[in-house]
Amino acid sequence: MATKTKITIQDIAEKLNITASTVSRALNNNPRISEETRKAVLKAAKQLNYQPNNIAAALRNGKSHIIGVIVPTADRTFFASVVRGIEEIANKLNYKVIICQTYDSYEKEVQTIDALLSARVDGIIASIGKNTENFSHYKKVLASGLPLVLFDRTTDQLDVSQVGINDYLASYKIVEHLIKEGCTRIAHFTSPKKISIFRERLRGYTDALQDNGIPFDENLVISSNLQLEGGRQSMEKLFEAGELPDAIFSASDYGAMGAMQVLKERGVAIPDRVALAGFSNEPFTSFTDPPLTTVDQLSLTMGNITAELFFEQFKLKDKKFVPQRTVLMPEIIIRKSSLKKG
Amino acid sequence: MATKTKITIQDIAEKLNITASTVSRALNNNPRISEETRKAVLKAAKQLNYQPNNIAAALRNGKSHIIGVIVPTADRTFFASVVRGIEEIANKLNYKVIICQTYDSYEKEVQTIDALLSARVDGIIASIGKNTENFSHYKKVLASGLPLVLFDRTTDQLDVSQVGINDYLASYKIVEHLIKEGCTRIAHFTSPKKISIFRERLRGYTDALQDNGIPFDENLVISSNLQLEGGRQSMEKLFEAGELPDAIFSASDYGAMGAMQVLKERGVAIPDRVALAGFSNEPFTSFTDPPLTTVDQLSLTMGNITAELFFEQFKLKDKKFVPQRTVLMPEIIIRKSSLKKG
DNA sequence: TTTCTTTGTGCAAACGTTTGCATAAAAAAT
DNA sequence: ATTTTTTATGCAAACGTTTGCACAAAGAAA
Repeated sequence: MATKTKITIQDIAEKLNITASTVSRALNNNPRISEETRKAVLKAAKQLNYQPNNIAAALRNGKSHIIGVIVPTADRTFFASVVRGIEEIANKLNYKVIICQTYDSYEKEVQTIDALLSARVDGIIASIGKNTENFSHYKKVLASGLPLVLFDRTTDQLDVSQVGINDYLASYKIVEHLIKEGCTRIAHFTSPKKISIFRERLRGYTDALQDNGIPFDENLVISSNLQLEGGRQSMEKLFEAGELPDAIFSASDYGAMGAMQVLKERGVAIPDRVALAGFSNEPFTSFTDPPLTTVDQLSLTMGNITAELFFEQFKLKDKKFVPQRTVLMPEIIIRKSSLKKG
Repeated sequence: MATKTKITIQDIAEKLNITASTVSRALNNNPRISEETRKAVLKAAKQLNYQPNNIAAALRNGKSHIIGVIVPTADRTFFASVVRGIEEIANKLNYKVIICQTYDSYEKEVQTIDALLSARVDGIIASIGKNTENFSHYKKVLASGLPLVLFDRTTDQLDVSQVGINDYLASYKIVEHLIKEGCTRIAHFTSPKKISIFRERLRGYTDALQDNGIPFDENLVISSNLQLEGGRQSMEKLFEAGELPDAIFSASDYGAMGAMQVLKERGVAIPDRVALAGFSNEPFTSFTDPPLTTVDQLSLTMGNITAELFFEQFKLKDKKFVPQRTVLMPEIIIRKSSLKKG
């Protein structure tokens, strides 16, 4: 029962008194093989418990049938969900996915790309780390001719296909909604990082204010890491600064959650005294009290589209493709945390 | 600048008028190579923009330096976190990780294992799918001599190392806590699946009742898929059944959340009328209102330990190792949802 | 000086596939 | 019956490493 030694197509060939070439062709459904032989090969393969060696095939073909996916962290719902979306498509096309986490470390990102190139993945799908400002490692990927597609955390500095959501518009709509609810002093939690998504959200915020005749107050824009703790600190800063705003729009749900905690601890009514909105539709947002208004980023869809874009480009092999930018329109999810008017 | 054609160690060798063997040895820090040559090789490699081909090395060595990780789903915090724990250790040892999701489908699990075997991973770490009751695909892994370690969703039917938490004791402690809070009619949400974790949690529940002189009432044990919807349905069933219990202990946080929603919708006070406890310490549990009592599964630690166990076994190569079962003692996290006595 | 070690490198085979080219046998066309 | 086409298979090289064995050169020991 226990496989003595690894079975190869040679073993199958010997057993049937044919050659490895024939076995290979039979297994790969090459039409030049007679039905009879094919059947025999399949049968022998099963009997001998043959397990194909993709490594050997990959070496010969120059294709590993593996694609590398780089994310800052896989234990954040958004990324996990995008990854799932990517995997769905990839698996359908018989590709496997190596998932690598950078933990937002630039060095790890560089190393990861190197490792993936050495692993001879057939292409890379990535979301750029927060701290990445130099893109030469990504250029290396392009130089080696591998397809590269970015999602969510994208950049203008690379001429590649990318998929993102319209952060600007989502942000604009959230702020507009807050204004319609009667808010006039709206604070914004943002990140100091040079990622376009945060810049875009900030832009949507300022534009919405401006278009509605509300003066921009830079004291209401607070930078932090946008994690729970960052949100708490930002909120504390607002308390220290004196008069509270009547709404807070955080560029991340965790930031909003931090604010919610501090507000509750200090007995400030949400949304009556301060309305609250986040960004990302993390699963917990529907479970908070009050439930948190936020933006759904269509993560699964984003994964699907990213993968589709990737494989499209993949088919074209050579440089004949033009990088494509897909922008999804995210969905505003309005919940109690921002509904001042009942 | 653009890499004309793939650079190999042959190219480096030619450039330096030495052979590929020497280059290979130099790159692998083989002590039989002179410092001089090594330096020259390293320099030339950098100059030529050499990228090692792990596939070729893997073929030759019979080691891919990749391990397969199988989880039901990667977008559940618990699994994502375990995976991260695994990756931390693996990366440190220069291994990459292929993450595969089975979506709790038995067929997908079988296919995945086959794919990983073909990909010639150096070993597999897995958490068994909910619907898996036949383990021959895992036996295939063992037969092929690859190290296999299971975590969380384990089974007695395989003689392999496994890491889990003491579900029994955690469950026992939660129920004990509820009893101390004065609860006497405690319902339990469980799963019909044959996974040991749910059986263990049920056992902890019944034992705790018994040890405290509370009669077991089978009508208070409700089976569902333990997702949010399952929790809601189970709760509805309790309502239909007549008198409400004074506490509910769900074997999953989502199930507890479903119950919480229905209870709130029906205006039942938590915890005053019905106390509530879940299992897993999903991130949202600290954000609910009231915050949910639950069990922390030490997911990151579990990932670390699982990986360590794996590599330990890995080092031993042959069959000389004895499967090891590690049981972590999870932490009970008591929050407001179960505190009847203020 | 001769013999024995040590050091650094080369040779060639191997890992398990895939595939272009060649070819024998069978079938079809003449 | 001969030529042409089709069909099914074999041969051998290639993918890019690694490594056991051999061996020349240099140094140490005799």
